[in-house]
Amino acid sequence: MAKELKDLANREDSYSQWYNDLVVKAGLAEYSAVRGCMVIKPYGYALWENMRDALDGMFKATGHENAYFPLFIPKSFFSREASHVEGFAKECAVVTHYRLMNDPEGNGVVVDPDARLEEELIVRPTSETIIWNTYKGWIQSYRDLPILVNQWANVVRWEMRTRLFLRTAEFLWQEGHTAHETRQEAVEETARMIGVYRDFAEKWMGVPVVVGHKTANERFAGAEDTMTIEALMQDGKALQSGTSHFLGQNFARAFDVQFTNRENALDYVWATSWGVSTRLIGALIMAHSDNNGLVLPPKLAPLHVVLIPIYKGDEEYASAVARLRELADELRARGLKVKIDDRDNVRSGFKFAEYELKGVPVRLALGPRDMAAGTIELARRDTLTKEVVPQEGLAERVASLMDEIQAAIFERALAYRDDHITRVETWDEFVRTLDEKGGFISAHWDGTTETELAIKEATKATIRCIPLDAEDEEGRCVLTGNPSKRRVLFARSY
RNA sequence: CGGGGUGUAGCACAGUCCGGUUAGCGCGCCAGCUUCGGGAGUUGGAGGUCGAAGGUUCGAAUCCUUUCACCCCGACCA
Repeated sequence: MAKELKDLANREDSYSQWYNDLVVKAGLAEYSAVRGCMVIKPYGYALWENMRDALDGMFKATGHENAYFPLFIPKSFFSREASHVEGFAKECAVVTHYRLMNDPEGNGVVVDPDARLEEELIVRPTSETIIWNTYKGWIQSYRDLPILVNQWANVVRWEMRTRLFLRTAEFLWQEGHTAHETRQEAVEETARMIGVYRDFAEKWMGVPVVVGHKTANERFAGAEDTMTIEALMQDGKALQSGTSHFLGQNFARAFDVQFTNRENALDYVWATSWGVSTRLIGALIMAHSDNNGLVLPPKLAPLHVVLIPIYKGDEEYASAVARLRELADELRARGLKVKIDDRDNVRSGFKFAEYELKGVPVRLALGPRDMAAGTIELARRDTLTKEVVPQEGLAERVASLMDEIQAAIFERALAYRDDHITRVETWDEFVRTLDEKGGFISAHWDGTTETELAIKEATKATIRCIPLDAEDEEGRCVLTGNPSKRRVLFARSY
């Protein structure tokens, strides 16, 4: 399998094919019978559960609670906020009927034409509308605020073209929806949650991100401001990995959510929404994987350590497995997730390759030589290095190695990312860098949507964000030469 | 929705142009033996309405008509 991946990696135009093969062969996910929809297999789902648990803990720690809202949204709700409809209208699945019947012609089952819904239901592409319709009933006074609610859910966006994890017709995500008394408080919440996402991406996933604001053109439909974390994939394309929106009073006005403030006056509620999805798994894969397969960060890996017996004959097999069981218990006692692969119908070399493909951080192999010497072979997935170490003190060594690997893969991704932020001054440089090197391009932009679209038209590069840490710097727009006050980050993206 | 392509065993494919024994290869699967410190070797075996429907023909995976599905490239997008 790794051999197949290598062959693919050697072909210049096939990164996406390589990615797709990796996702499938590593057992994370595959396409389903339903066009554009993905089956997340147990290994992929275990990864998602780990991500979900970590994020959920971070949400709770920032005062949020979970709730659940309906999958279906009445069409009329949708049309309440003008730019919101416009943004999502083209990709909505719509429920028009509620009943099937036996085909009078005898051709199986057909939609019962008499069962047409009076009002069509939209399968949620995001839940702002149904949630704000609900919040209207929850909020009367400033004493009812803030509302800090998150929901874990699936949403449907009927995309034309799909890619496993990155863009599927249905995907899993979380969406936080908060309501606040003041603009200031909502703006702070927006920034706080993008900070949570940055911490999660960097500390848990080991994926460095740039935090910034979206341009007006790239903003969420219905938001006043959209903050984003942008990650860089190993093929030089950017991936929007999480967003946090300051919604102003747009949804409160659309759904008439007013409250009595401290001055006994009626005011509209201030809102935010923020979300990350199973797309993060795509980010994880494309940020760290190599030609041998996945490289998973220990803090999220479904399995930390795999133990493999090396043997000739039943006797060696039995003694190696018995010793591995003892070692596995010691590792588990350190909180590590451990598996002994004692299958005797595949050879050890096959197992080595298989766990590399799956990205298991550490592999331990125990053979007759080790049994005699009291040693064991320890292999690191991230560096593909092996060393023979004493069995004595193994658990402690492996436990600390997890931290080392977690740090190492972040550092490696960070070095790659930093090496792929290129400052350019001229249009010529801009185009050449984009084609030859890829990655983020830090350049001046005159601040107009017109220029932004012209650049996209010419190069397919978009403004990923206006970075939070962008310094004030007088310059000239890379396309128009008009004055600019700071640099923005451009990239081709997923 | 535009442009291209593909449907043959669980997977990946050859055969189709130019119709002709019982439809083939590799991987995988099942059984046996030998192996086992980096993706094993060998022997035997199972598995197909050749996407579907109709037509031409003595004879169709192959030719004709219709139809369905999927993939890739664009537009759209977390």
